[in-house]
Amino acid sequence: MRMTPVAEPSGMNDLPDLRSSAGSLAQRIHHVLRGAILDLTFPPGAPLRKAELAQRFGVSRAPVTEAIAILAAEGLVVAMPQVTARVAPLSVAALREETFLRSAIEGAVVEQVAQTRTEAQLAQLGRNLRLQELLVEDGDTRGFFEADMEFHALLQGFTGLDRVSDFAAQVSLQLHRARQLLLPEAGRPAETIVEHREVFEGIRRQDAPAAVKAMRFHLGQLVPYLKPLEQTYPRYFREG
Amino acid sequence: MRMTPVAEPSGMNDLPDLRSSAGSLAQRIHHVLRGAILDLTFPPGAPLRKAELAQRFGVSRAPVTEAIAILAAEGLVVAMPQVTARVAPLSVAALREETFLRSAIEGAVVEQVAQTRTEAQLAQLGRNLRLQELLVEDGDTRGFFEADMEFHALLQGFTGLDRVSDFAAQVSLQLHRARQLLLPEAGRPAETIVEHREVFEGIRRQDAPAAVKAMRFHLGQLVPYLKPLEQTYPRYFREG
DNA sequence: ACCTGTCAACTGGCATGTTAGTTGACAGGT
DNA sequence: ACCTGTCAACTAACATGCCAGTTGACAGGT
Repeated sequence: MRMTPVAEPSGMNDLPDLRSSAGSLAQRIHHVLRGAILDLTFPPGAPLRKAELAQRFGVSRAPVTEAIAILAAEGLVVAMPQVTARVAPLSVAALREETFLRSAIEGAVVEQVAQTRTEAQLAQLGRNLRLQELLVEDGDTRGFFEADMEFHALLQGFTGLDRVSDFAAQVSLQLHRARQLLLPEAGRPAETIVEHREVFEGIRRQDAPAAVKAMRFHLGQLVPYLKPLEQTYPRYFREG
Repeated sequence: MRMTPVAEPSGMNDLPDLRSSAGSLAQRIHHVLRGAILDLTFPPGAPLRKAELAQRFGVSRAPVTEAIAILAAEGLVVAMPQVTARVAPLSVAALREETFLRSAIEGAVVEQVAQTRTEAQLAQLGRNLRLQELLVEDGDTRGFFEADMEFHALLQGFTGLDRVSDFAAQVSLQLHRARQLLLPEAGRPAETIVEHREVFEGIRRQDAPAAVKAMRFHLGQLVPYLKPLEQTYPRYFREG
C-alpha cells in the first residue's frame, strides 16, 4: 500500500487565541493544546516547554503546568519527572487497541440505536449521509472528515446516554491523530460512505445484528492502513 | 429492595503515606487521593481544600493543585473556578452509562478470549473461581470483592491488549464507588459466582456468543440495585 | 577514533506571595 | 418572619523565585 505524505505541520507558531472559550486559564490552555495536538499542529514528539508555552500564551507557568498534567493523564503527552514533556508518539499497538475499544463501544451503540431509532433520527442520519456524498463529490476532504465524525456523534447521541460521546472520543484520541494523516487516501472516502450506508440500512431495517456487523467492519477497515502509515511517518511513531 | 447501610467513612484523617510509590509529588498525591475517593474514605461530596490537603501531606499547594486537576479531568471530583473542589456525587444516570460502556467493552473482551483462550488461561480462571467460592464461604466480603475484580482483570489481560484494563477501569470509576456501598448485600456474592461460572463455561466451550451473553447479563445485574442505593444514601447522590 | 568524566546551561518541580472571587453571617428594611 | 445589601473570612487562581535533576558539549584518557 503506497501513501502520499500530507504537507507536514510547519512548526508551532499558530495557536488559537486564549480569549476564545471560558473557564480558568488552565482549562483554556488545556483545550487549546489538546486541539493543537489532535490536529497535528503539534506533531507527535514535539516538545512542550512550559516556559516557552507560558510566554506564547502570555501567562505564567502555573496554568501551563496544570494543562500539561491533564494532557499527560489523557495519554496525549508523555511526561517524565524533570524531563521536557513531549507530544505522545503514535504506536501501531495503541491504535489497534483503540480500534478494538471503539468497535466495542460503537457496536453497542448501533445495536441499541437500531432497536430504538425514530423516524426523525433516521431522517437526520439520511441527511448527514447525503451531505457526506456531496462533500466527497466536491473533493472537500476536510469537510468530509467532519461529516464523518458527525455521523458517529449522531449515533452516540441517539442512545440518550450523554456521556457516551465523551468516552468514545477519549478512547479514540490516538486514532483521531492517525486519521489526520490518512485523510488524503484517495478512494477511502467513497468506500467509507458505502460502509456508512450499510450501517444506516441495518438501523433503518431495525436489524441490530446487521448494523453491529456493518459498524465493526467499517471501523476495522482502518487497521490495514496502520502499518503503511508507520512506514510513511516513522518519525511520528518513534519514541525519541 | 431493602439495604443495610454500611458503616460510613468516619472522616478523612487516614491517608496513606506519600512515601509509598514513586514519581513526582503530584503523581503520588493524585494516586493517594484517587484511592481514597474510590474506597470512599473521601465520600461523594467531601470538600478537597488545597491548603488543608497540602498541610496534611506536608507539601505545598502546587502539587495538590495538579493532582486535583487530574482528578477533575477523570470525573472523580467536580471543580468550578474559585469554588472548593468536591468529590463527585454519584448519579444513577452516570452509573447506567458506565454499565452500558462496561458491558460493551467486557463483552468484546470475552468474545475474543473465548476464541483464543489457552488451557493455561482456563486453569488460571478456574483457580480464581475456586478462590471466590472459598472467600464467600469464609464470609470475607472484601476479599471476595478483590477476587471478583481479579477475575475481570484476568480476562482483560488475556486479550493481549495491555491498555484495555486501563480503559475498562477508567470507564468504571463511578461503578467502583457504588459497589463499595453494595458490598454487604447478602446473597449477591453467591449469585455473582454463578454468573462468573456461566462466563467461564462459555469461554471453556469456546462458545463466544454464550460467553458474551453471560457477561452482559452479569454486569447488568447491578442495575436493579442502583435506585435503592440512591434511596439509602441520598447524601451521596445529591449535588450539594 | 572511542569511551568517560566533568561542567555549564537549561528545564521542570515545588514553595510561596498576591490578588480576586466566593460564601455565609449579620444588619436593616419591608 | 422574610428578603436584601454589606462585609469579613476564606479559598482558589495565578505569578514568581529557587533549587535540583537532566542534557549535551567538551576535555582528557585509553
